[in-house]
Amino acid sequence: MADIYRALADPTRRAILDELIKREGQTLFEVCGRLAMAHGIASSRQAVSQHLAVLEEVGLVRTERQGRTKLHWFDGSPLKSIVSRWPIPRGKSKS
Amino acid sequence: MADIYRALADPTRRAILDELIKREGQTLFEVCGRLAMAHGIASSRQAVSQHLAVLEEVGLVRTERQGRTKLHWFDGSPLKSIVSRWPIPRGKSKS
DNA sequence: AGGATAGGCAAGTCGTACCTTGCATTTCAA
DNA sequence: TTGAAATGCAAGGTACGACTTGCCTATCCT
Repeated sequence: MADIYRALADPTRRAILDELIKREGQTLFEVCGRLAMAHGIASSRQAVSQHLAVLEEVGLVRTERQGRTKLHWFDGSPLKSIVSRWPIPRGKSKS
Repeated sequence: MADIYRALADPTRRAILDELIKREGQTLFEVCGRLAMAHGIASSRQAVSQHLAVLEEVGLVRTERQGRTKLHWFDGSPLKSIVSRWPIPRGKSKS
């Protein structure tokens, strides 16, 4: 894979990005819990771990190890390639 | 499906959007030819037709029938939902 | 009318993304 | 040092997306 568009194609991964924005530096377990709370997504720990790995691979998530935990941050820089590729009209999105 | 993120996940569909920007109101056969010329993509007519259907379903492509041909236009409006969902830093994209 | 052109529809195949299962690794705490 | 907590790794299963194949419909031209 290794493609920002494919990374964004999964709804669970998009929800993960949403949660990482609400609170920075979350651990894997924190993300799991918040997914269940705010989105009703009951993904297993391994599933979320793999999603985070995909997001990290394309640069949408940056990580830092602290002891036995791993903290995750959202990084929107890769999204710039989407914005610059196609013309986007101004104004509010209708949805 | 019916999801702009899934629609953008396919490289061929992204190339189709690129070509529709270069020249507006293209027919199915024009898109096929330009994909082969500019991107080296040798997709069959049916494959391109299905891709266009997906893009139209999510609003990234608008169409208009003219006799026995069907013309296609790019519409970037749905992309606004991506921009407004996550914070995107300013500046040029690194890639 | 008849052929040719442009496109649509539907069933089937195949690859792969997503998830699970099980176990291994690293770190902290008593 | 022993157990528990947080995460990593790898193989297997399953479902869905992308493509093909075959045939059908609609429109234009002579």
